[in-house]
Amino acid sequence: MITAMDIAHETTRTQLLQAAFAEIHRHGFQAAGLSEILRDTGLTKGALYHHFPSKHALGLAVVDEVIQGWLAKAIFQPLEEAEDPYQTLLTLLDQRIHGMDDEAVKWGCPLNNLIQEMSAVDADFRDHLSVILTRWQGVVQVALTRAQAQGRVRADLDCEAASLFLVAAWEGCWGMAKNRQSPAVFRQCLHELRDYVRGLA
Amino acid sequence: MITAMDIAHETTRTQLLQAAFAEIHRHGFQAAGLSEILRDTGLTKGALYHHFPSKHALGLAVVDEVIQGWLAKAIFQPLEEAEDPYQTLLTLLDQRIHGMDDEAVKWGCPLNNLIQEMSAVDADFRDHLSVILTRWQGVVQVALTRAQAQGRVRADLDCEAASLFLVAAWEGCWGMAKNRQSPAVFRQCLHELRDYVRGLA
DNA sequence: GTAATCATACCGACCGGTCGGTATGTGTCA
DNA sequence: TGACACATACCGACCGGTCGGTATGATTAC
Repeated sequence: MITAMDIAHETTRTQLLQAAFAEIHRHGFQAAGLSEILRDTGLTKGALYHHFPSKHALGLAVVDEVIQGWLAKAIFQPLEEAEDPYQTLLTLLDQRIHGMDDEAVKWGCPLNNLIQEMSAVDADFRDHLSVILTRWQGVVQVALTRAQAQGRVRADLDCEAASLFLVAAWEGCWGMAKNRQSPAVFRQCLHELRDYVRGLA
Repeated sequence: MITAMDIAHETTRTQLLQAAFAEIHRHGFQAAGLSEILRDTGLTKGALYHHFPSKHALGLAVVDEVIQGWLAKAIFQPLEEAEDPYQTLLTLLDQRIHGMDDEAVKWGCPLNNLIQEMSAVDADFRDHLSVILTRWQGVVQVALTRAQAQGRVRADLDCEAASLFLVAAWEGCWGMAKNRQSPAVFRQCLHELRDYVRGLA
């Protein structure tokens, strides 16, 4: 049974997660300040440390729930459920090419940011991020393999290597655009990546 | 005239730059501790703040001198001086594919690390890093254009877009390998990138 | 009542930066 | 040549402020 308390619990927890995500997105995990998160939510230390035992745990929860949740809905599910995975892959790229504003480019890809910052420093973060990355690559790999079976991709393609490179290059485009602070650069970069995918046919 | 004092001055400054580079490479700029740098060098706060007005200035000096200096010697010059730029490009990729140890993969690409961490946070860092990135892309672009003139690359290639993507994907490979902490992943990833370059012919 | 939920007050550690001081060199001039 | 003035290079104690974390109190729901 879901009580009113559970709802309040969830909303408070969700508030904290969302605010923490935004703060981490802008400043990175290590430089993220709890005070900023509390200011944004209007909550206090007591609330935060009631729901999360530490800043570290809060960060991992952001990775597991907010970031992975978003990717699952925006990328993983569409690819897995697609009847034409190859076309869906191109469509997803197109969506990114066209629907990218200054704000998004400015702060970069939340996943990529954390990967660069935390992978070498904290084993827990690395593992949780690795789960997402592996999942992502796996989804793309399955999509390519299915496309291969449908004859839309050359038969001799190494789908594992290609999916690995695709995800890596994708994040690389984010980084390039982030430094230049330019959606145009991001579009140009992703456009080349789409040509690479086109070349797989 | 170079006096003994000048020599002492330069070596101390170089020591600080090298130690700062190592510390920043491992922990990022914001998380880098001056105390750690001082411990490594055996110097003190007084020495550091004699040579650099702030931690911020020290970081920018690391970018301008250490990082850019290394790239200039390892990548920019070979590409610019190459008689066969296309082959040189492939050779540089091969060198990276084979000469990459656990330690290097663990801490990631120093340039990429700083780009992700600092581009959105600090305008000075972004500008200094952007100079390097632009230079890098420019060198690759010139190399591709020359290769085009030599007939080693298809005539209809957009060298600007390709060079942009190449640098972006390159850094993306670093990020992927850093998360997996695996030189094998890096090699596999760069191998795909080399195939992309091969496809430009 | 009692357990969950959140607020308030506060602690200790750490960090970038400052500052007075010292030691060692360099240039000048008698 | 040697004494004086000054600049450079470096030391290390210290400060203000921030930050993650804790202990405890108040409120609410069941």
